[in-house]
Amino acid sequence: MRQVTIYDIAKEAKVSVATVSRVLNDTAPVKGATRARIEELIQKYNFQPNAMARSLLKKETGIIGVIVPDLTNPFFPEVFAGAEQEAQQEGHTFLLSNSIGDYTKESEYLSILREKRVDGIIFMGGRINLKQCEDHLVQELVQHASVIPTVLVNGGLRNTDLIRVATDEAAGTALAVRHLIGLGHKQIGFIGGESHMTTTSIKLRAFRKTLKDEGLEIREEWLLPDSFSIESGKRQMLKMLDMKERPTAVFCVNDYTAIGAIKAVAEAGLAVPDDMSIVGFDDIPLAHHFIPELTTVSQQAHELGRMAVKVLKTMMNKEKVKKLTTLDPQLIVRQSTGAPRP
Amino acid sequence: MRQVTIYDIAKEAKVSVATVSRVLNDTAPVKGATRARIEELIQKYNFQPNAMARSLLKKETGIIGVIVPDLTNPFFPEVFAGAEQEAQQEGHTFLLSNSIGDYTKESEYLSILREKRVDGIIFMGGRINLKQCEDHLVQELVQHASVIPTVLVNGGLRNTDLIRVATDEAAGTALAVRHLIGLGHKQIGFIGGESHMTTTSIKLRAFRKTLKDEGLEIREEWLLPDSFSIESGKRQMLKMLDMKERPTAVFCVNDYTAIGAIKAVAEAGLAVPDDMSIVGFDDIPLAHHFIPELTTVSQQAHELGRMAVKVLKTMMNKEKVKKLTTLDPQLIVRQSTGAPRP
DNA sequence: GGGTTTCATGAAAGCCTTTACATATAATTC
DNA sequence: GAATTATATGTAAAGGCTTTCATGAAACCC
Repeated sequence: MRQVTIYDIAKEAKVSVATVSRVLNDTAPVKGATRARIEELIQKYNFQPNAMARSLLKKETGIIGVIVPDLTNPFFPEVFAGAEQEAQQEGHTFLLSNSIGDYTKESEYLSILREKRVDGIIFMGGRINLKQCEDHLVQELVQHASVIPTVLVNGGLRNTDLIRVATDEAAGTALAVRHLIGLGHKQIGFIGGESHMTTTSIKLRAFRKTLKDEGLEIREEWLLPDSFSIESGKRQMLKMLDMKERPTAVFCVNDYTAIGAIKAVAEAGLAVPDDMSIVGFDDIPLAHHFIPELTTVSQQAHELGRMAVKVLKTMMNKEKVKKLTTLDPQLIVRQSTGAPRP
Repeated sequence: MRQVTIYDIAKEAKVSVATVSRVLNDTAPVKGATRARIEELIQKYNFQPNAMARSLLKKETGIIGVIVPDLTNPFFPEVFAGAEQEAQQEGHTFLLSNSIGDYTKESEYLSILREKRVDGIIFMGGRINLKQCEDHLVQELVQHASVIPTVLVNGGLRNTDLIRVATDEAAGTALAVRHLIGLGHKQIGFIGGESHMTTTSIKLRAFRKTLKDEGLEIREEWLLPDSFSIESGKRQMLKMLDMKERPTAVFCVNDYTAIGAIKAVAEAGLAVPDDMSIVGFDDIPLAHHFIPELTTVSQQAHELGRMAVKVLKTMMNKEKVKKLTTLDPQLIVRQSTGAPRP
């Protein structure tokens, strides 16, 4: 059975479609009696205007496209929730896709978003070093961005000037590393992160810089990027524990890898933080429920999401926006870090 | 600057729009030279057909609407990922919303989905006992479902015969409780879950039944529903630890509450599982990385998502589907359960 | 009471595709 | 070579809504 249209309503109410449209959108005065008659019919048939027809005309869909690398990492749902909250008022809705770091998928999805004429795009977590990626995805993204307002969340792409909202990850990294140094650590390792991701390279660079600034030695063999999963944290910590000389503390690119690292230490019969201090990044909800509670750097995920939408909204209104909006990270000291054994 | 349309392409290629449409959709033969000319222009202008115009005509959008109660609970992203994987081939895309258990929001969102003419709806986690909810949301959902293929994931709604895909949560609960009993526990508590949610009432009922079947006493004061958060697990376990007579094991409605419960036990200076055995539900990725590793019941979240989409697809093809597709839960014994102290 | 506003409504165009039908051309048949 | 069939393309309607412009009726002014 066909869905009822504005025509059906108009016909039965013995008015023109224009009038029905007017009561639907409250866009011009309609006489009380007429309005009542129409509203009743709308009720009766449970009529809902076809958003596509409307969008076709108005050139706006009320949809924001979101691309996240991995929804399975609790950081992203948190950002998403923030975005959703901010978008709520305007009645915006989200088309969500998990790219799982697959750049073909990202690219395809970007196409779909464009076909669907979304009002804006939020793109989280950018790649950087992969050559094929640079050539392709970036170009594509930039091209799309020229048509659809786009904001990059955490992770710039080289040689582009896309609008960005980001935590100052370098500052956050420095915060964490300085915290370790402050506790007396002199031998500090780095774990996790795919090396072609922007977030990893930013953190790694900041890590090196902080160590250098503080006059500490950088041991290349203690720099162990991998991926963002718990498993990778575990794997790399295991590797580290196997070394004959090992650090007394590690910085992990995110909380998931930190948890993995802690797990590895625990399984080896060692103690966190006594034998190994571990600091994470993100402050996912679990961080302060893990045992031991995780020292970490908060990115204010929720706020990040809100801000992304806020920026997007001003772009959609064709107002001017800053190229980069930065959120300040915060060090949250809990139980997974402490002074090294003397 | 206006987006380029099929007209612009047709004009510049000196053909009719029909021909352009034909090369776009490969729906009828087009002469090589013409096709080449058109394709070149498409390339040149980076033309992308307007999905709305198309959908308006074809009456399908390629969009599946998803409503989850809380994306922040790792179980749901997992289900979502499964759904996404299954939907991939057909190029379906997801409009996602977090309802946060707010039934007004669910209801509004349902409306939006309908306006947007999504091809199908996946609704996760149903309410049950709330009176206002019954009266309203359910009615609405049923009404929508008569127009748009809808599948309920884990959680029926009373008095409806909506199509469902669900883990056999009762069986899962029994599995877990029997496991505890098998270890020698005779005093078993129940923690977590909002009592008006279907999932809670199913589990609670199965919990009672299993205890009864095994000839154990049901102590009402050890039945502590609350919510699904880590905090609620912690809170209720704290309460339990304060009782002068307390159980030796608890069943938690999900892994998040189980983690909270473990945390509470640990902070009280007691040991899991020696002083308290704890079993969770869901088997979120973290379950086997938590310390101690969590004994839990796997719902095969990923599979659940896939199945939901699979069922939805057959509904969209207007084929017949079973009213209820059940997935079998699996008990996964890890470290958080053990024999009670003698 | 004639002229000017205001209010309520209708007619029709436009948004961008797809597709049924029609037409023109080319290829095939006997 | 006339008749048939296949191939390539065009014309125009349809899909469901919003909105501009026009019109008729009612209210106001002096």
